[in-house]
Amino acid sequence: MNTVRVRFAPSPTGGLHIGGVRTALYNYLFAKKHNGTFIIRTEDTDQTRFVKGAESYIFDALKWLGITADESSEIGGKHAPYRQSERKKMYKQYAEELVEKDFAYYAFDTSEELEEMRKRLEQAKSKNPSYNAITRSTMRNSLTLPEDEVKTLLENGTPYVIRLKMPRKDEIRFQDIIRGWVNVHTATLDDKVIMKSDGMPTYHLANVVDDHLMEISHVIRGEEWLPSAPIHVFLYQCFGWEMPQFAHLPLLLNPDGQGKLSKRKAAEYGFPVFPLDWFEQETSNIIQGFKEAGYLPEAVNNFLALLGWNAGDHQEIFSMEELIEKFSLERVGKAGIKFDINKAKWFNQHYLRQKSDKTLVDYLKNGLKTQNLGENLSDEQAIIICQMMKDRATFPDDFWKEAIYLFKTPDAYNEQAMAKNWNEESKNFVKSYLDFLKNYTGEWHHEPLKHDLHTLVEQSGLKMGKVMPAVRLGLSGVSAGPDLAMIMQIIGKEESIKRLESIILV
RNA sequence: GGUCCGUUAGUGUAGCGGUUAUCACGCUUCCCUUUCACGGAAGAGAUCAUGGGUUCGAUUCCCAUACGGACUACCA
Repeated sequence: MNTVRVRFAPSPTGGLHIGGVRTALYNYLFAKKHNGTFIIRTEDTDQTRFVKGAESYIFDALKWLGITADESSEIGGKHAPYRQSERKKMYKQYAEELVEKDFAYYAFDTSEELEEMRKRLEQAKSKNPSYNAITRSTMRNSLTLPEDEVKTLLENGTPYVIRLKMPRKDEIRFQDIIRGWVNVHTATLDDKVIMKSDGMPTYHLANVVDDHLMEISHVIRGEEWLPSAPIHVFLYQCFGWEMPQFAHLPLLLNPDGQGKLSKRKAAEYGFPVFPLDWFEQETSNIIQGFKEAGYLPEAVNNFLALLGWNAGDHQEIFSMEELIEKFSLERVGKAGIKFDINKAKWFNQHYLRQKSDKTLVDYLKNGLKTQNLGENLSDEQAIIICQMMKDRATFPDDFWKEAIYLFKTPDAYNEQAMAKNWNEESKNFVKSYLDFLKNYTGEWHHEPLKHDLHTLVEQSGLKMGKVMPAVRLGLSGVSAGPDLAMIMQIIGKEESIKRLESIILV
């Protein structure tokens, strides 16, 4: 009874949302912390919303983050299958069991009839216009129809659903690990469909049956499920099954706090919501993922873990191992969390700086390849560049993006910087420096270059701040960047001279 | 509308009856640099949503109000 078994239960209806990733992460951390089992169960009972590729996308995304399942449709397990569509046959008997126990009933109402009922109730200004303990007596179901008519209807293959017979006056109480006791009156609940006319169970039934069959000990899911949790509790009671413990996670909200984190708002604020690139069939658009945007998996995990949870001290940097060690549901907050991508960037920068030179060099080289630049960049050279750029990079691409002038001659000069720093005085200095460089015979290395440049400036009687920006502009086209002598060392003598010759012509 | 859940600086948070209300991101200033970044130092920023209680004493406990969010399908 002490074994922890948790599940992440996504439905493959599109790209996995980052909020879903966090739910998966929390489940994973909780399982690992307690030496338990982490299960991924595919909830694909809605055949109309099935999206091709979505399931494998979910697995790929979670694998990228190191959130791997112990049991899933991909790797199997002792409770296979883990795809609800493949468990279809199992649910019916449970629904029938409920009908037999008088906890559920057959309903034959057509969608038109349901629509009519809804209208009628709305006109009557009903407080709770739903199919419930009161209204079911006016509908066509096995509770109102004569027994033989129900039998005939069933035998004739008339489409029907099975609805849960929610008691009229009762109270459902359960304890949520995060929220404490939650009470709901059954009068406010409706007779939920548990078996659809296509023979598939709805989420409510499938979820409870599978959680029971798969011996799930803790149900950790988003707060959007809190309102339906009483239905699930009721279902457990009807079956006479032991209930798992519940933990409803606070939701990830848009940066402006308006609603739960949405694809639309994320695009508006300029950050991803999907872990990996997602190809959206309806629009034929590729929506950029965290990975492709340059986020490191350890940064995403760390960032996500802290969205609603903290260790109680002020530690912010956690490896996956530390998260597993420290995580607890009791320390998950209750309030919704506004998504702040700035913090994610900070984590990214932190983890980027921990990378080995080799990894950094790979980032640089791969990035340059996409730009058809730096074909003959040596590893030696690449390491120097990476170390130089390391402290000013947030994303792997910054290694080449922020130092693009090291790989190609600038085709323009930053206008503002030119206006501020380019004048007769600085131009004359660049000219004299050019003469110096042309006659330079020393080692083309940043140390002597820097030394000589400094003495030259001193001899000229000019201020560093007056002339250096001009040299920098000539060399890089921009006014900010790493040490000038380093830039010259990397681009070489010939190119340095060429660039300075160009700017003089401006 | 109904039901449920929430509310500490711009954001994420600590706090678990007595604190100058913690830390981090972001922001500002200064130092370091030829510049940017890094690093270092300092700083601004919170009537702890509001109003009532309980208490010698409430950010902490209770109630109400306001505001926000979720749900309200034969979707999950």
